[in-house]
Amino acid sequence: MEKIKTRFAPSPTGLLHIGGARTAAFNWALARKNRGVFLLRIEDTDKERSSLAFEKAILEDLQWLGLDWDEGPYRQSERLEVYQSFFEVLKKKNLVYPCYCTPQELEEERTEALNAGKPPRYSGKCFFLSPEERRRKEAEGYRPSWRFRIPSGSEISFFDLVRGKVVFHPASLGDFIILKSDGIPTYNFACVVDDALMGISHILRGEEHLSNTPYQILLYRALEFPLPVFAHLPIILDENRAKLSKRRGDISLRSLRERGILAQALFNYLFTLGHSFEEGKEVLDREAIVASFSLSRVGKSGAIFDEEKLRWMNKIYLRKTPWTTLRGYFQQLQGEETLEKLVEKLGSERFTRLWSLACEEASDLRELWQVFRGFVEKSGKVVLEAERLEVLRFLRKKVEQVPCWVNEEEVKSILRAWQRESGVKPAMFYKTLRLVLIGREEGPELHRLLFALGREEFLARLSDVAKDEEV
RNA sequence: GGCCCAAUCGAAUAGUGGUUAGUUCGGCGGGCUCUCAAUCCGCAAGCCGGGGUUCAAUUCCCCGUUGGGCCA
Repeated sequence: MEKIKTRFAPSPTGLLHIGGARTAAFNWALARKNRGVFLLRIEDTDKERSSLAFEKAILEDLQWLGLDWDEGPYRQSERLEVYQSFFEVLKKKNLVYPCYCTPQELEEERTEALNAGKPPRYSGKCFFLSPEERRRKEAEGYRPSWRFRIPSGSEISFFDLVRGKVVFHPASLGDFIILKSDGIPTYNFACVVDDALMGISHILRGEEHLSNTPYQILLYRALEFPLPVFAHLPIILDENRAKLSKRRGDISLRSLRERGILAQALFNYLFTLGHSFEEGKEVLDREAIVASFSLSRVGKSGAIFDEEKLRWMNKIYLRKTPWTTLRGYFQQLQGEETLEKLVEKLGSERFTRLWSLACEEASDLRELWQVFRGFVEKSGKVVLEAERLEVLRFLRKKVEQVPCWVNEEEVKSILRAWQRESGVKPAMFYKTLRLVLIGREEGPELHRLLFALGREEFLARLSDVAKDEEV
């Protein structure tokens, strides 16, 4: 089989979101699975809306997700002369013509057509301009845009690897602009030239590009480029079934990451949108995902991004990510300093025990941090009513008698013995203890918490609260 | 408006010309627990509608409906 080459070609007009990331991930996976090449291209011909800051952010987000590219990033803005030269080819072949219509005129035509109940397609009127008329327009100072003339003729069809055969009729297509009046190529033109020149074999992209494909195929033919394989991925919608918008910050990778989602979890989750693995398997590591990825397992219908499910998956990954790796994430999230100080203060053994307790409770990095701090820091003033004060007094007396403990099991039996001896109901007894320790009634199992904290810390917290309560 | 695409529990999906239509998230109910979480067990919940084709349609075909995309 020919070498597979895929690409991701974002335009830097906003932050990378779930949809773009999914497209990138699928392209990446297809390349990796087939030992092919994954290429990155920045489609920044729209000077108004593109920015270097977005470009940088997108590259960072891709790296964060672990989507490494083998080639690029190329920038379309740096390849304008390439497009120009292929434009000359089309011009020589007489396949394009100048269009002097102003945006206003086009807009009028458009609304007119719409009002008349007709499709708002370009009429092609500039095609019929005589050489004199063109000269006059030029003399008047009009800079033309250039349109590709749709050839009349047979249907344009292609075999989409996801959708099967897709057919368009030339009559339903309008002459489309390939070069704007400022000499900048349009999306369809630049995209075709680049994909062909860069040797892209498989074009995986969102289904919103399906309708662009016939125009592009026309260009492939006109320029005598070999046709790549197309595969249009089902669209991803938000919870209201609306198209994901770059204006929505909360579905950007940036935001997900800031909210404590792990790259591994998101990466995995992306492959459950529009793609499925063997029955019952959803949580797979990177290697397994690459190995099992297949275009034949890509679905056709749109999918809704379900953050709840992402968070569920994130929790799974949080639990299996070793602490040393998590430490790295925290460095990025809020600077390592605080964390290092805590390790020092607690000692690494105690730190690790408490940390893993927190890991079991949290479903994202942010929560993990909160929960962990809750374990470590002195909680605010706890108010205890009479019955709880009794428990507190009892505990203080008892713990004096226990010199040390060596494991969770031992703590468990000590606790049980105390509870029985105290005569206080289990719920009251244990919840009071937890209140004293971490300032809340629910949380990890007490014997684990107590063991992780250590006897000394237990004593310290008891007396802290006792002092507050003036017991 | 034209063209194109899609349609299975609330969500993601599997699957099939004859199945008790499977799985995961979520929901609900229970077990375990002092509690939350985790975990285990169980329950509810779905083939968009109408016509064909066929002995038989959720599955194939057509139409409609709905959603989406492009024409910007």
